[in-house]
Amino acid sequence: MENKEISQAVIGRLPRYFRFLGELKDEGIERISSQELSDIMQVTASQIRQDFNNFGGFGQQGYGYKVEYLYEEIGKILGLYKTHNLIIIGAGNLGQALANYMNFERRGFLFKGIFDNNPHLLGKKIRNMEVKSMDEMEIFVKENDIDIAVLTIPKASAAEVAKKLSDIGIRGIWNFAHVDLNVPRGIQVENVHLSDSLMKLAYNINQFENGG
Amino acid sequence: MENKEISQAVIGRLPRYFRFLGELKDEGIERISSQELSDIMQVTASQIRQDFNNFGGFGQQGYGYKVEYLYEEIGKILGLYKTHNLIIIGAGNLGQALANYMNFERRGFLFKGIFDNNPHLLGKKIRNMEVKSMDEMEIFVKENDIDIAVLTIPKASAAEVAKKLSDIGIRGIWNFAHVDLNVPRGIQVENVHLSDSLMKLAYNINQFENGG
DNA sequence: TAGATTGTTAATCGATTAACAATC
DNA sequence: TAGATTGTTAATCGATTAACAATC
Repeated sequence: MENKEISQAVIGRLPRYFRFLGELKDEGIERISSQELSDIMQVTASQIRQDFNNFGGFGQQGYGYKVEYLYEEIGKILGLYKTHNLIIIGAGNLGQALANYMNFERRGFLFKGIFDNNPHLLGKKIRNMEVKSMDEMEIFVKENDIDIAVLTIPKASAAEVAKKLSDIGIRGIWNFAHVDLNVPRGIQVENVHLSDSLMKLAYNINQFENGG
Repeated sequence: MENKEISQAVIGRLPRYFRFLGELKDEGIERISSQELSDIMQVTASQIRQDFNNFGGFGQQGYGYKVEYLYEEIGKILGLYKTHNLIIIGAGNLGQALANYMNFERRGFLFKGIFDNNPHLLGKKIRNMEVKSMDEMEIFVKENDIDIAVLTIPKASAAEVAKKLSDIGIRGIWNFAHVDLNVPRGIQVENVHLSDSLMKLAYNINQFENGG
């Protein structure tokens, strides 16, 4: 069942399920039907059942789903019970913010280091971690078993850094640089293109105002 | 032609077209065919032509598209030649980073103010702008013709703040808080759920490693 | 004019929703 | 057992791709 390819549309919905189920769990709710979840989440009950069934049966006919069980299963599917060691590349505003922000830690994403080439930043402490030179990256990645790199560098250098990261065996890149990265198959890239997101918002505002 | 509803799938691709066309323009390339663009962007030529034709004909048969013209038309569609006044709500790590980051300015998104309720932050200068109390928000929004609010506050207070923003006439919310906001129809919400994005990355890494 | 390439219609594919039999 | 609700198949819808006539 792990082996049929799950569409990215489904994967994209899993974190949201996970979030709502976590909240239900915290409220002490033990069971929920697809219809009740549908009402809360504003998606069809049918879609909920289809989505869950991509991974095998999590529910019980005539009863519904056990919230805590479902929550944990989705967490497992998302790989949240494994730890991922990550480094941040680019210690500018965004890189620093993400380093400090990190309540990703409790989801198993461990902040291990931050790198930059700007000499003014070298040695600066960010969340008890000194900014290191990018020359040290290769050895650091290998010695610390880093599997995720967060790219918060300007687009000009992103391709080159991504290439280097691929070569030294990183598994995933969380890319905030505003370029499409070309990496070998097997290295996962997740893009966060903030300005694209803001443009979409602008479009929808204008569209609504001009009689959309 | 402005009036048929364009799907969000299409809208979501516009910023990427805009980016590639901007690069082509900077390289001095004057014309391009859908096939050439297809090769560069890794989407089908058919999709490119369909997408553009949602907005009327930008090309010329037998010739292709004029890069600069197309670039500007897409910019217009996205509303990038109007200015949008924005405020940031929440002067934590992320809020400060976005305030400083702002090379959104050149796309017409003007940073006008930053708000927080944390007394330690009040009055602190961020990019030459003093952090203001959220009590001042209502008057500020009205006096400064603010149409976009960037929410970088904890999820606990996000719903309440979103409600207040709706009431005082904001047009769009760029939401970094990890909740689904319920706002009246007519107020646009664009979500950036960073932890969801990171979870997707984790899924794809694990999936690949476990023989996906 | 001939060649190229768009704009647009038709075909296909995939994702969502509806329906219902299986079963707790 | 009867009622409820899943798991799953079938129907629908929408988005993508292919094909080609229009036309520069």
